[in-house]
Amino acid sequence: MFSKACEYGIRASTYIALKSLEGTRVSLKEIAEKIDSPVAFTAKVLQQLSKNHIVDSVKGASGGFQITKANINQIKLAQIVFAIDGNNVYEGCGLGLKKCNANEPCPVHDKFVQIRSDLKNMLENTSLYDMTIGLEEGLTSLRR
Amino acid sequence: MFSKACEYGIRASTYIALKSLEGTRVSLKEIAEKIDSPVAFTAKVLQQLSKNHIVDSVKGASGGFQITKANINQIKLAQIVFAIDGNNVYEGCGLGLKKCNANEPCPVHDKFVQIRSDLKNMLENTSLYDMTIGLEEGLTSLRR
DNA sequence: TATAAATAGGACAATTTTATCCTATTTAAT
DNA sequence: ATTAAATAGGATAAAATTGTCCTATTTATA
Repeated sequence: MFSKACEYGIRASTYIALKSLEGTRVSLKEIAEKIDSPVAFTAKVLQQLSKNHIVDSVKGASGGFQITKANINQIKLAQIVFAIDGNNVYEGCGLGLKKCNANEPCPVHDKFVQIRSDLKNMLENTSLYDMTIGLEEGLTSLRR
Repeated sequence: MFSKACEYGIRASTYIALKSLEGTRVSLKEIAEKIDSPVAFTAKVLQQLSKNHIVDSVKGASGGFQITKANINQIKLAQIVFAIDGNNVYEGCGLGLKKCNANEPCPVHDKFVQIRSDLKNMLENTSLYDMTIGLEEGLTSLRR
């Protein structure tokens, strides 16, 4: 569904949000440990998220990544997915046609439109804060 | 959503079904032309579909690919997707976790279960025959 | 029986995605 | 000022996916 980069991006952002709610900034190393992802690759993903103003990065000693509380509530999964995978997830044809639309549809166009629309809705209505609920109590997990 | 191989597989199977309904067997070359796919790569995909008894292949002069009328009605997209991409589409965790399930879910487990379930239902309820409806009249397309 | 047309399949190549490594830069703290 | 801890970013490598090429095999037909 999503690229590995995007999966790491969502998990990383969620972990950063969780710790930011507790008021602490987190290092790349800690993030990668907690979401069980390759450190250097995760660094690239975080760079991209930082450029897209989804996470804030602070350089230097005691630096790290954080997300403002306002953004934890405002940023939706859709923005993270778009920043990393673009809008192909929502718009690409299920059968790989370049010009698939209501005028010249593939045989499953309408059905895919429905599925993708549901996915889009879900991603547009799930905030980073929503993602953190359940994590502290161990009801949900970002690794394994 | 699907791999390129899978996209070609669905388009190829659909075209074969369409021609089989007309009673004609089709060659790899014709298939690749009609679905706008790379010939040799499509050959590999068709081999796989043949091994999985989704299409019938006939070797030798005047050979080609075909699907029995019974199978055109019975074979669902889900079987094609499974033959090529496995069940990752249905079962894989949206955030890439290996052990994501109701017991130890990722933060979006339930929401993804819903989306994937809808996708699965759609694929399990769409037959190759369904795919061919609209193609003859040019209402739907397998290329561009 | 020879030939031509077709799929089967192995080997390889190109591309994309994923992942690593190293150096530069920034910044807090000593 | 130095040092250590941290992100930024370029270069490269590894792996997976996508795509190509060539030969073998099969089979209808002349």
